[in-house]
Amino acid sequence: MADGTAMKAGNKTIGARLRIVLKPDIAIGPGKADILQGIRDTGSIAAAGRRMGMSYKRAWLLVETLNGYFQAPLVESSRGGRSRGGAKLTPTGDLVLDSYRRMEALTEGVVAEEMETLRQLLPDTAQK
Amino acid sequence: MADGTAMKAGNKTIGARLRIVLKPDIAIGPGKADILQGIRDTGSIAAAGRRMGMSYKRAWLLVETLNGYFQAPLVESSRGGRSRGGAKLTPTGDLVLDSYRRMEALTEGVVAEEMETLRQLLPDTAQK
DNA sequence: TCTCGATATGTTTTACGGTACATATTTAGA
DNA sequence: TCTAAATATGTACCGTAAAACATATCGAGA
Repeated sequence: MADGTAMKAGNKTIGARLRIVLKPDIAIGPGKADILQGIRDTGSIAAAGRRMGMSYKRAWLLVETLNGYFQAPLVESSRGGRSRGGAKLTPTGDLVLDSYRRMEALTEGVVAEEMETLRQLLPDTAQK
Repeated sequence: MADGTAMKAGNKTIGARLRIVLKPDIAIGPGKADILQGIRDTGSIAAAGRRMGMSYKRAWLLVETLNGYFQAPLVESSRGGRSRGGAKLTPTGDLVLDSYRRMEALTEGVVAEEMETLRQLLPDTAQK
């Protein structure tokens, strides 16, 4: 990456990263969750992608994948028109995102103490 | 891969996958945990690697990385001799592995219900 | 009817992770 | 002193995921 914005993720912020495997090859992790979040926040796949330093192509591909996972699509998109097109979460999309965030929070909570113990074993230089 | 044994992992078994980021670029996930587990079970890096369909080189590299993370190494290895060499977990190694497994279990528990809800949204064909 | 910003895809190129392969080293015991 | 199996590394190669690049399409409103 050019700047220090986006990175492979998964190794940035301290904490627990959760990946939910619903079925073989059907999984949701931080990446897909963030895309959904970005679409909810910005109202567009492109903006969501930009926000997380990801090409539109890739963002769109993730959305495509997500939409294929469930019975109903998670993201609804439109082209042209007044708003020049855009995308938003469907009720199912909202549900899935909220559910993931909830699991994330629960996990974070249940893991915090144990993590602190492990952090104690790190070299002093990297301690905090 | 040639056969269907080892794969990228992370998308196989249904459930929650946990990655613990202790510091930027210092993280433990299913892969490193499994290596530690394998060494504990088999007494050798090579055997551990074989068991999970991973090249010795890669397995060794992971161990190298893990040993560099903490104040004390997690894996202690020896070469030659009666046993023809081998490797085993240090007390710290045992600690870290146990801790990770504990967090995994806790996470699995706290996430189960929400996961079931999400699974309900999958297409019938992929339902169960 | 022209515009503009976003969606929707296809194609090419590049970067990187990982495997494959090769070799050196270690050391108790036969 | 030769062996055997595992550790310890280096290097070359390759397949794939992601980026880069290129278009095409859409459609309300100016």
